[in-house]
Amino acid sequence: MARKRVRQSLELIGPEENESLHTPLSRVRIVQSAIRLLNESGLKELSMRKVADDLSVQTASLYYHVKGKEQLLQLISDKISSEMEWPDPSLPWREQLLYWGAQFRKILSRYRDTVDLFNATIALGYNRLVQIEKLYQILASAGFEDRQIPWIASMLKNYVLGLVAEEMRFASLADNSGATAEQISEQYGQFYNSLSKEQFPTFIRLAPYTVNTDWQQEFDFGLNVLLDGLSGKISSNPS
Amino acid sequence: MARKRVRQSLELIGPEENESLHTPLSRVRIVQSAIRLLNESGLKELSMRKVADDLSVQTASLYYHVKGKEQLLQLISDKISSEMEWPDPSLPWREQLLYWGAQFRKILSRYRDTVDLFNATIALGYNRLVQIEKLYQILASAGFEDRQIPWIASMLKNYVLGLVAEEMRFASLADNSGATAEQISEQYGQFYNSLSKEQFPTFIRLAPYTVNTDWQQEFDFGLNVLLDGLSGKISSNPS
DNA sequence: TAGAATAATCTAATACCATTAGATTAATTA
DNA sequence: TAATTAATCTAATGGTATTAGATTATTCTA
Repeated sequence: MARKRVRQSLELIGPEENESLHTPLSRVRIVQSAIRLLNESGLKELSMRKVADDLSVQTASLYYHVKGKEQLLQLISDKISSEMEWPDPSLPWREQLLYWGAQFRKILSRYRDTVDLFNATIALGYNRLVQIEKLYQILASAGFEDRQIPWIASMLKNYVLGLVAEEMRFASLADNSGATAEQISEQYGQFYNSLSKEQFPTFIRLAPYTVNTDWQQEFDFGLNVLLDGLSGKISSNPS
Repeated sequence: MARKRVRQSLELIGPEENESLHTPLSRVRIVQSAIRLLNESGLKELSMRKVADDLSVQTASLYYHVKGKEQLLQLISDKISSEMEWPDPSLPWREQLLYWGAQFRKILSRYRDTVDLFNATIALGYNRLVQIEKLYQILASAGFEDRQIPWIASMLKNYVLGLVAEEMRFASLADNSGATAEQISEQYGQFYNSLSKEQFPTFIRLAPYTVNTDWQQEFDFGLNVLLDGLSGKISSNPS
């Protein structure tokens, strides 16, 4: 584990192991390590201790560079946000939003437990604010009412977060139990079928669809429903 | 703290405090206590230890009645789900869904951190399954395609969860810091205004709307957007 | 270049947390 | 009444975040 390092009350004479060869600790390195650990073992497993171990450093040293775990999580979510790519503003608003949605889903899927991460932290980082700003801009230039823009942005964001959450919940179920996605589906299918057909008729009838869904198709369907609903709310028509 | 109880190596002679007067532990009592503590101090503060203390019992005793913390959370979320009231199935589908949404939001708002709770647990409890079944039934009788029904149900659920999450995040910010909602708004307004007007023009322009929103209005707006979008997806027309 | 100041890291402690094994006490059944 | 089972307890394991204060390294200044 390399964590216990004996207190040096006696000094060893000889060539000092040149510790200063180690890259010095820094906020960036901490975030990098945390993201890597996040992807390896998930958010629940991520601890200050493990980050410190990963960097061959005592836990308390992290606190010199980072305020605490909450801030570290903020920094991670902000780093992830920074990977967003943005649609061409000259495109029609609907296309821009489709592109935005696809991109957002993409960066969320790139790392593990990102949805929990985004939900657990308030968007105070620079890149997350940029994300809001740009989304607002798309909506404003589409001609939505100012008052409604934050509402709509929030809906869109929540839609993507919600879908990806379910997508990843399924994936990580498989991952944690060591089973394949098919085995998980099978397992759920059996559970659903064990339910009373009198009490859950519709649920059981639709079980095949819930147990095995095409996420891309589901994502597109929902986003289009949303955009359809939104198109009725445009007053002016600049773009 | 009443937690330390000295091991009885010497026995006191005298009238025994009749411990059997204590109501015996049970799953229901544990869930009750947990819900009360949840409402008092929030999900992050809820621990097996505190539940045990609340019931004047050792922590380990809980494990005789409950598998672990995860199951306890499941039980809580299921208990909350059981409080749902359902719309009259003879109503038009749109009205049914509006009623459903209002009810779902209502029970989520009745307790603290319910959204995190629902997101952290998989719907395996009886009442949560009933909730899905009933929602599916509404959608089926509205004439949506079978394959799309789980998708739509998921959208609707995520919409309500997302909105309530933000609503409560705001409320509990105030609650935790001991400040009033107005003070929090003020604080955020100031933060937003401190941002660069070149980099966040739209965000700053819309700050008044984000800082102080009418949640009921926002909720109705979004739900109607969703229903508008959905109305285009109905093939047959039974209800 | 020596000494002082500051930066960075470490040791050690605090105060939590969930869970489990196995002992002990209470209640019930044969 | 004795044996069995149910319910609770003690005690320990191994984990968590965070902080105070000591220690080591580095940088700056006289």
